Formats: sequence, C-alpha cells, structure tokens
Amino acid sequence: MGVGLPSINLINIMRWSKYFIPTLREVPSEAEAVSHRLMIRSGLIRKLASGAYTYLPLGLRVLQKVQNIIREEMNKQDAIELFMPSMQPVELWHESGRFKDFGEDLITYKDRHNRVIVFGPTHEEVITDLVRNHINSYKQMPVTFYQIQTKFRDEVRPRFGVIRSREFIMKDAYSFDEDWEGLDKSYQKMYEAYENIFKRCGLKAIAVEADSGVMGGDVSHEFMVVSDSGEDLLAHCQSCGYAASLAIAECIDKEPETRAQKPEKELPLKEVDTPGVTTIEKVGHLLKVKPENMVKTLIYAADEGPVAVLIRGDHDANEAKIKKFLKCQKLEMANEDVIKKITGGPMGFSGPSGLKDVKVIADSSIKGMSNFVTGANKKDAHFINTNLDRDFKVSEWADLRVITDKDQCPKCNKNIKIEHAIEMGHVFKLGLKYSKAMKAEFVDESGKLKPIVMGCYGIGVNRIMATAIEIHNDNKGIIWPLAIAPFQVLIIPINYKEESVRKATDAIYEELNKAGIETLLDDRDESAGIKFNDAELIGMPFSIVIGDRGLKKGKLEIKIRATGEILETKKEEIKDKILALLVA
RNA sequence: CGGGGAGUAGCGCAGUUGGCUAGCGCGCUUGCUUCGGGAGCAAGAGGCCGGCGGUUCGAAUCCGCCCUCCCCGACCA
Repeated sequence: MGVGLPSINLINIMRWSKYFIPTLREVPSEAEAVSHRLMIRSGLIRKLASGAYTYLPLGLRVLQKVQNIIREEMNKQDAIELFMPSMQPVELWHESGRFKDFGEDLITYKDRHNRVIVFGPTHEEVITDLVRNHINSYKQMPVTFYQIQTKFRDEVRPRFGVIRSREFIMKDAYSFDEDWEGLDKSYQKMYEAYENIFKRCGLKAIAVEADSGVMGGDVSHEFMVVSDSGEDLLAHCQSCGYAASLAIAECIDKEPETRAQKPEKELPLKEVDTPGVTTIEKVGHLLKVKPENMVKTLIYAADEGPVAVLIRGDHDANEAKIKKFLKCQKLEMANEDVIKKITGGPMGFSGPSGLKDVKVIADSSIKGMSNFVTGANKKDAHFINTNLDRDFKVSEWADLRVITDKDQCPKCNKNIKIEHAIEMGHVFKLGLKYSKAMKAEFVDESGKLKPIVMGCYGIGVNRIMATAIEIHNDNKGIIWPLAIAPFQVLIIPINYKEESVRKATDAIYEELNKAGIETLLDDRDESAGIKFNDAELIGMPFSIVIGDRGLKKGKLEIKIRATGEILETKKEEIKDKILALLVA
C-alpha cells in the first residue's frame, strides 16, 4: 500500500445513515486512557492488533485535517513535500550505523532474493541517500524536505491506543544547510512551524530541551503537552515557565546553603549489622534513618571501565547526565563480579569508603551531607556516620541525579512541578552525523568539499488527534477544537420522519452545504436521547437541533458543545449565525 | 523481558464445588405503537465458552502447553 495519506478535499456534507460511525454505549474493557476510550466509543478507531489501528471515516477526517494544517505550516516555511518508501534496504542502516542502535525496534524481513528490508521507523537514511546523489553545491541549499507517512516500530509496549502504536503516522522533515548558522535558521523555521501547528490544533505545547537519543546530534527540543496520559515526565516551573524533560532537567545544589545544614560535629564511623538488607528503603527502616541521610553507591560499567557514582538515598541516578559527564557511549550497571572486585563486597552493600581502582564521582547534593549511612562493602553490613573527606574521597562532583518535585527551578528558584506529558513532536540539530557516515557532501563557494549540515523534525500525526481528545473532553465525550473537528456542524432533527421536520432539515442542510460549511446530518431513525448523547460523544463544535416544538415558533437551537450553551435562533438566520460562530 | 490481570454473541458481563438445550443487559432483524435526553409490546437471528492436548461416562468448568489482549515496570519518536 502507498502508506501515505495524500492531501484531499474533504467532502463537506454527509448523512449519518449513509456513513459509518459505530458509536458504543459502553466503555470497551481494553481501553484505559481517556482518549483511547473516547476514540473507540465515538467510532474514530478500531484495533486490529496491539499497536495497530484502523482509522474509521470520522477518525480519518481528523487525521486529514491535522495533516492539512501541517502541510500549510510546513509549506509556509518553504519546506518541500515528497514521499519516500517504507521499504528500505538494510545496507543504508549499516552505513549510518543505526542498525544496532535501533535494535529490536526495527521491523525487518527478507525478500525473495534474500535481501534484508527494513520497514522505515524514520527516514534519515533514505533522505540522506537522496540528497547525496542530487545535492552537490551550496547553491542548492538551504533546502528542507518533508513527508507525511506511516512509520513502523516494533515498540516494546504499545499503549494508550494510538498514543504509542507500532504503526503510526508521522510528518518527518529534514533540513540541509551548508553550515551551522544555516542549520540554526532552518531549525528556527521548523520550530516556528511546530508552534503554529500545535496551536492551530488546539494544543498548548511546551518546547523543552531534550536528549537526542538514537537520532543523534547535539541540540534537540521536544514539544510536549501536559496530560495525565503522558508517558514522559516533565520538570515544569509554574512561575517562570521553565520546562525540561526529566532526563535533562538541571538540579541546583548550592553548596553554601547545603553546607549550612551540616551539624558541627562529625561522629565516629561505625559498622552496623544489616543482615540481608540491601535496599535504601529497608536499610532506612532498619536503622531508622531517612533516605536523605543515606548515600547509595552505584557501580557502573562505562566505556573506559568501571565508575562509582554516589547519589543521595532519596534521589535517582540520571544515566543521561552521567553519560554526558563521562563522555561515554555506553553505560550500564556493573555485574556482580565487577562489584566484588572493586568494593570487595557483594552487590547491595556497596559504599564509598575502601573502593579500589575506581573513579568516584558524586552528585553535588552530597556535598552538604554529614554522618550519613553507606554500605560497608561487606556482606550484611552498613556504616553509620560516614563523612566526606574523612572516610572517602570524591574525585569529581557534578549534577548526576534526576530532578524531584522538592527541587527548585534552575532558572528562577521557585518550586518545580513534575508533570506527565505527551510528546507531540521532536526537532533535532543532527549536524554531521548522517552526512559524514553516508558521505553527503557539497562544494562550497570556495570550491571546498564539505559535509552537509542536517536537521530533522518529526510530528506524530495520530498522536495530535489522541492528545487533542485527551485535553478536550468531558464526561459526555469529546469536545473537538474547531480546526480539527471531523465536521463543523451536526444537524439533529428530532423525528426526521415527520414531514415538516424533514423539509426544514433538508433545507438547512442544503443551505449550509452551499455556504461550504462541513455538516453531518443525523438522519437516523433514533430517539432524541440517543441522538443527543451520540452528539455529545462525537463532539462536533456546533449542533443544530430541529424539532417540531421550535419549528412552530420558527426557531431552532444551536448548541455549543464546549460550553453547553443553547442559542435560540430564527430559522432564516441559522446559516449566518453558524458562519459567525465559525469565524469567532 | 519481569510483575499483575483478563479472554464466554458486535459491546458490557454472569455462569467455573465437573451435569441437562450456555445465560443476562445493550445492540441487531421484523411488525405495530411511540417520538425534545439512551421508548413500549410481540416475534426472531446471533456462540468451536481464545487454541491444542489430557483426565473423565460427561469439560466453559479440572490439569498441561501455547496464543492473544490490557495494566505497572524496564525501554523508547
């Protein structure tokens, strides 16, 4: 299948009875997240298998509207649309070095000629291949390409319906520049496009600095929308607006302040029995010491051998920060043998004093501590009253931990909040990663051969749909933002079979059609209650209720989904009133 | 991959000390009545009880293996 979704002109009007909107009265047992439930109940999607969904007509319309918004904003920034294959020769992935990086997430198969084909999880390789063959001169840059296309990733755990699926629709863009200044400009343009896109889709996206992960590159920003169904955690400052993903949010541990809390006297180091007790929680319980008065010693295996990392008991080690600090590629917890060699004791009882042949780095928050509990590097034993410098030495200090909600904002010192968020988009300054690996070079003005400077930019299209629902709903159903609502107006005739109602309904339906208003007509032979409830469930911004009761007075009702407001309107003024509402 | 939960009609569920023809609500079909917030009456259709194997006179129910789905974690746009 051509998995892309071409831009189309949406059909303006539709009769419910001739369409396909399978709404559900009851909550499907498989769905837990609000958006997931509502998407199934309102007939937007159906599941085929874990992480693979059918978009039903109403859902498809939303996707198409989102895509059209994306296209408009991308085109506005001079990005050029193209369409690349999902089937990609594995050689490209070896060339870029990402075959290993992606690992099991890559979905591959062998074709009949025994060639290994990758189902594209993203398209840096393909676009770089294209560009290296056709862009050879600085005169052809800057240029940014984009596509809207289905991606495939064998996610470990697909969840929350369409929010994390194995097959998903992504807008991916790639910029090519002759130098870093150029990249900065291209990046900025995409950044602006993204802000506009999310805003137009009714989402308040926060741009946060992020870890580049498997994409590579130095600078990257994620566009996050705060939501309980978010898989990511955000450190977010309510006062100054600072926001960063938990993985990189900076921790401020001011030495003078923390030092001040130090008691005057250092007590003598003492070994205590802690049989079989290894976790911070249990040790703390046994010794009646709070986690913040304990220090855990984590032995990591890094590129250049083992490293001991000291973290306060109530904090979590931040591997992204540790990696960055050590400038290493790989970082994993050391195994039992290595721990024994370095600490002399078994796993679970490691402490900073008496470590051999290992670099000791510590999180800055430890500087202010005294008389704390540590492992004794000996089976079933811990030390109490451990003290810095006296009992052990730290070779380097750094921010190595994960921020908590007890921390302060690194920018304004106010309290920081940890919130769940959904990642809607991610932009990366890739730099030379792919152009070097895959030799995408160009000749600059002075005739020199240089690698192209790249950026890449992704948006989860189906995720915008799910997130919009996640944000805009009530206990009755979805409340679509106007720009991405499947239809702008729903006409609800009460007893459509009755001639006077049908005539009035058909006339208005036709009138709205002529005015170019996207209208769905609920012409089903259902009771008023069912129609009202379904209307609230599928959440069109405006409904027009046409019933005998009002018709006798020459009046109809316009219901506003978001507010529940009912506007009594003269029959003749319906169209103008709706037009006014659409613009407002 | 670790931990937890679940698979019985399109949806939501009951039935599981082994026992009759597998049930209920919603939805669906037909007819009549109804018609401004999930209508009433009547008559229907719809099941390999997730799969395979075992125990047994007899299995939705007991045992074994497998599959699928959901949640938490690890991991990840």
